[in-house]
Amino acid sequence: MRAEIKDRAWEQVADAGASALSLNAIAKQMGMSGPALYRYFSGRDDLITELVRDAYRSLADTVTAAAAPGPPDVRVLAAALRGWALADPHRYFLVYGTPVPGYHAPGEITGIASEIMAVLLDAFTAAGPAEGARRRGAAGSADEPGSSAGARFDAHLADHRVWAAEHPAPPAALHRALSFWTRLHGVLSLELAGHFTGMGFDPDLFFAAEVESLLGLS
Amino acid sequence: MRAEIKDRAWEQVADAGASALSLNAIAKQMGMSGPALYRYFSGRDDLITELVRDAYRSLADTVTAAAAPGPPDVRVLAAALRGWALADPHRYFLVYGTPVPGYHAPGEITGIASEIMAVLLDAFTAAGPAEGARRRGAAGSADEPGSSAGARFDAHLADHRVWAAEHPAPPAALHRALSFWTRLHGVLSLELAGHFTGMGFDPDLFFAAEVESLLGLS
DNA sequence: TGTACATCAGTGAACGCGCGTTCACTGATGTAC
DNA sequence: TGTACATCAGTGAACGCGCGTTCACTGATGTAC
Repeated sequence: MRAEIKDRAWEQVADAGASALSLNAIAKQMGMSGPALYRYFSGRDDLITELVRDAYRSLADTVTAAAAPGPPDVRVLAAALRGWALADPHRYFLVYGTPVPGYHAPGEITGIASEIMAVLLDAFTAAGPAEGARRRGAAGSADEPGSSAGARFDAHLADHRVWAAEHPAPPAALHRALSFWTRLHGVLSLELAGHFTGMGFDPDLFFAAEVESLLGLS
Repeated sequence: MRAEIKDRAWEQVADAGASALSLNAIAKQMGMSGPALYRYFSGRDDLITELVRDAYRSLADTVTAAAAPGPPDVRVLAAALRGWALADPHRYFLVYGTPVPGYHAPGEITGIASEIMAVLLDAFTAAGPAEGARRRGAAGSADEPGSSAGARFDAHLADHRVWAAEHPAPPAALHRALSFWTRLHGVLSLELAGHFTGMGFDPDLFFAAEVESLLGLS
């Protein structure tokens, strides 16, 4: 019953956006009266929070499953992320889209968010230095004048080590995880928002090219 | 007068989101009655369209100004984009955020969107091949088996050449422009949406590192 | 087998709210003679 | 200088709507004796 309500809620999110989600409309669509839903959810915010939580949970599970078997593979992780995003664009936007004003995610949700990041972090830590970095050998130290912005950021990460206790990872792995996350989000969100329409190219090929560029990343 | 209405509208967008924009609330805030606004805008949709148009126009002007003086510089373009985004996050999200369901941008707006892309395209065409590509020499042809995803995408772009007539550009330049756009959008939108909070690193340094990685892009 | 009762999902009316939008209007301003 | 008029920004009432949420209630179901 809660499940059916959530299904209808997703339909509403799909064609009117999260901010237009209405308990009365859901009830009407289910052939029930509005107040009936209060047996299952304590209110509108409760339902929305549930949707957001489920979306995060689903993404975390997807990413975890993609990272699980064998050695971590950037391409597999990327494909899993893309598949998840394309399967339900509105769910993707509920997680990574324009923040809903006034809405603050409860701690449980930020916990799942760091869980996702932890998977990426572990994957890139296990993968070791990237091809590009291996080819180039040790990168220039950030102390040298004229050091690259990438090396400077790595040094910064070493100083302000994120999740130092829970998820120790070399700065380079963290850097790669962040680039993985932001670059793929860039392609996916613009694609899903329809900003590529009318440009005539195949988003799939572009995505593949972006993923490839991540492989050589220091 | 239209200007003041739009100012108030932006304030509303800022702290309640575009979908919560209300003519009555704007009027109340200006000490007027609701219907008074109909002297200046034909309705709510008219006002929203105006806001979106202004946002696109502002971005196009910013990018054009950054590309204008001297030889095009990726770093200057990137800094201009970031500055524009940070100056007003809600404006940024109005352009690149979660699409408003049911809203279709009028032709004028998609025109400004291609204008922005054209500036990037011209800049990267004028800049010529990137450092990385120059160092590597001619990239492998897409016809070879085992060719890279990047080369394959370039070949695809050559076939499905976008804006072939209006803005002729080599596939490599188009590819770089797309990567510029999507990668920077990835960092900016996640940063502005608050997904970096709690991670403890400086988004500015990460942005700089991402920009640098664009310089060596084939 | 039959009766009394508890449980509880769902109803319908109601509250107060704010929305977009229309309509006939007021009343100040400026212009023409 | 004074009068008649046109213009037009803004008002207030009204329309119909849908929203979230509360409340007392019905009425079917299942259980206990």
